[in-house]
Parts: sequence; C-alpha cells; structure tokens
Amino acid sequence: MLFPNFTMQEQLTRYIKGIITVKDEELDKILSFFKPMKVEKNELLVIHGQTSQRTFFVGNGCLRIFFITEDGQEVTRYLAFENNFATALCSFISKEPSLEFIQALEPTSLLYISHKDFYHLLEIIPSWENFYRHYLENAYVNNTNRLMSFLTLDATERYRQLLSTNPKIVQRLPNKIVATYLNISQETLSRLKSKI
Amino acid sequence: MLFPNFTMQEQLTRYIKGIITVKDEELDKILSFFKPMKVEKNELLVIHGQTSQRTFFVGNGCLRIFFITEDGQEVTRYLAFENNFATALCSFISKEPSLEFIQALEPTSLLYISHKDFYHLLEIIPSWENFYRHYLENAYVNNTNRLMSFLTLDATERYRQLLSTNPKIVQRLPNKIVATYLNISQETLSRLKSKI
DNA sequence: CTCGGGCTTTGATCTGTATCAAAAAATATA
DNA sequence: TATATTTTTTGATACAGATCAAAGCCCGAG
Repeated sequence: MLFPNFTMQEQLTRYIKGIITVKDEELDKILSFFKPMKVEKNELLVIHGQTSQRTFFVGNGCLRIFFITEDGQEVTRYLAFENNFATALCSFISKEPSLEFIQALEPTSLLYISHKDFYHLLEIIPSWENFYRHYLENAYVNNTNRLMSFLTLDATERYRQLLSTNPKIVQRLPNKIVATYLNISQETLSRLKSKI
Repeated sequence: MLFPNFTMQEQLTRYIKGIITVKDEELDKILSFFKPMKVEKNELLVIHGQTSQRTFFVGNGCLRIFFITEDGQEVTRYLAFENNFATALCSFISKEPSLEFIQALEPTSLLYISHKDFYHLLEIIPSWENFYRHYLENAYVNNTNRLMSFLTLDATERYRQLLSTNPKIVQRLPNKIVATYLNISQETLSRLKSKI
C-alpha cells in the first residue's frame, strides 16, 4: 500500500469536521500531530500507574478502557470502535498516573496524539478548544448515562439497553468482555442471554 | 442589610479566580449576568421535563440534583453546598428537557445565570471558555469517580468513602437523602451506620 | 407542654446476582 | 485430524441488600 494512512487521516478529518469548522491549514496543522500506529490483539497501550500521555483515535479495530478492582476483577469503563476517540481521560485531565488500562481487543490501527501536543493545539488553534469542549461534553453525557443505567436498571435491563443502543458491542466482543462492561458475571450474562 | 448580595458576589469572584485569570472588567461583566435569588427548603428549581435554563451557584444552603426511576425511587446524582455550582448539566449541554430535578434541601441563597447568558459569555470572554472547560473537566472526573465507586464498592465501603471524602453530606443531611445519594435503602444505611 | 407526622431503627423475609464447580462447546495449536 | 485451551453453559449454593411491617424516636406546630 502506497498511502497506508490515507484513509485513517480522512476518517479523523471527517470526525473533526463533524464537530467544528476549521480552515484547511488549521486542519493540516492538527493532523500533523497525529501519528499512525498498529497494535496487536490484547496489546496494552496504557499501563496502570503510567501518566497517560496519549489520546487515541481508532481507525480500525477496537480499544477498551478498563481498571482492576482490589479483589482482581476487571471492569470495562469504555469501548471504542472505529471513528472514535479513546483516552484515559481522568488521568489526561489531572495529569496523575492512570488508574486505568487501555487495551486493543482486536488488531487495531489508530492515530495517536501526545498529551503535550494536544495542549499545544489548544493554544495555537482556537477552534481546537471548541473541539475539546465538545469532546468533554460528550464524554460527560455518556458517563452520566452509564451512571444512571447502573443506578436504575437491573442486569437484564442493562443488557437489553446495550443491545438496543450499542449492538456492536454484543456482536463483536466475547461474552467475557461484555460482562465486564455490564458489570455482571459471565454466568449471569450467559443465563440472561438464553432467556431473551 | 444594605448589600445583601455583597458576600455572595465575593464568593463567586473567589471561586472564578481560583480557576482562571480574568481582568477586572471581564469579571464585572461576568458577575453582571449572575442574579441573586433565595429559595425555601424543599423548593424545586428545575422541574423534570423542563429545559434547564439556568446554572446555580450556591452562596449559602444546599441544592440537590436528583431523578426519579420508573418505579418511583429518587436517586440523588449530585449535592452542592456553599461555593459550588449546580447544573442539570446533561440538559444544559444537550438543550433537551431535563430528566432531573434540582431542589433546595435547606433555605438557600444563590446566584443564577441563564443558559443564554452563559453561552453569551463564552463568546465575548475568551477566558470564560477556559472556565467552562475546567468546569466540565471537574464534572467529568467527579462523575467517573462516582461511577467507579458504584462498580467496585459495596454499601459499607461507599458509606465509609463518603464519610472520609465528604463528611458534610452525612452531617448535614437526613439519612433519607444520604441513602438516595449512596443508592441504598434507608434501612440498610441505618443498619450499617450502627455497625461502624 | 403535648400532640401528630415524619424520620429512624429493628426484625423477618425474599430476591437478584455472585460464586464455585463441572460439563459442553468453540477455538486455537500441533 | 487430534489435542489442548479457552469460552460458554448449566447447576447448586450463598449472601448482600431490598422490601415489608411495626415499633420507637424526635421535633415542630399549636
């Protein structure tokens, strides 16, 4: 392939333009800070305790953000398929070491930008502040919805909701992972799948 | 009292200056959009289904943001004491009707700004965008911590965590409310308080 | 001071979901 | 194709916390 990243840069362009209006030279500047990268299935991109220095944009494949509880249980906080960003956002914001891991669940090609470059863009490109605002707003709304789903729905209802709002997750990922996303045990997921 | 709002404006000034650097005339402009208001105990400020047109800054007293589940349970999403903002943020962001209520739990004096004016400030005062960014970042981090606490802690652990990070909530508010904040029944809260 | 209505506590019971264990099925490896 | 490994299913049991019910307590209104 002559231009292996052509498509991914385009995908990102489309994503950005869907949110903000930018001049072409600004867009070029923005894109110039995103580097392509390929990761294998199960590879870790951010390791617990490490300051998250990068934000990822998935071109193809899937990333999951998860953490591990005191008694060793994995909990999946976020799943990003193609054309989505994935960041250990809390650590990105606070600049504290990450409590979370980021892992590829499939062979994944992505673009990444460093923390430093991301903040640099905030300074040199006014509309990037706007982009970030929308990104934060969106992350906040998602998180709140997820919080509400845990506070108000039982396991079956959460699974039903996931099926209707995000069927890809159930279709593409193994039960094991889906269960950690719904915060139920594999056994319970298996049982309620057979009932629905 | 001659200047009943003097203190509250000062409180807000201190809050804003703790986050961003603003010129005095910018600050005056900002403050000019915040109007004072008093609400009685139990009074509702935002009603379910209403587009949230306001953001509140608590001068004195306490506001809670809550929603009601399908089977009629109240769930408290956020509690704001003095020197804190309270917004039905999802509805503020999406401009959709609010799924949440905002209610005073004590006689409360506050400053409010309309949605429209808030966005107007974003346009005319560049550092306000910065303020809002910090506000969003902070809201996001809080929400994520709360999400994690529900995913990883049992009732007793959540109560202990609340006691250590936010003792005011336990001290100032009736069990009933604390229970809806921890998402446990009053009976369970009563039982675990007696054990600790 | 006292009466009434809400809070809080205590007890008994029930239920959703976890956990443990093992079989069955699917997938990867040789 | 056979074998090893992982994932999913099924069954049995245990438990945290809900719900229902009733008694006790507190605090404000008159």
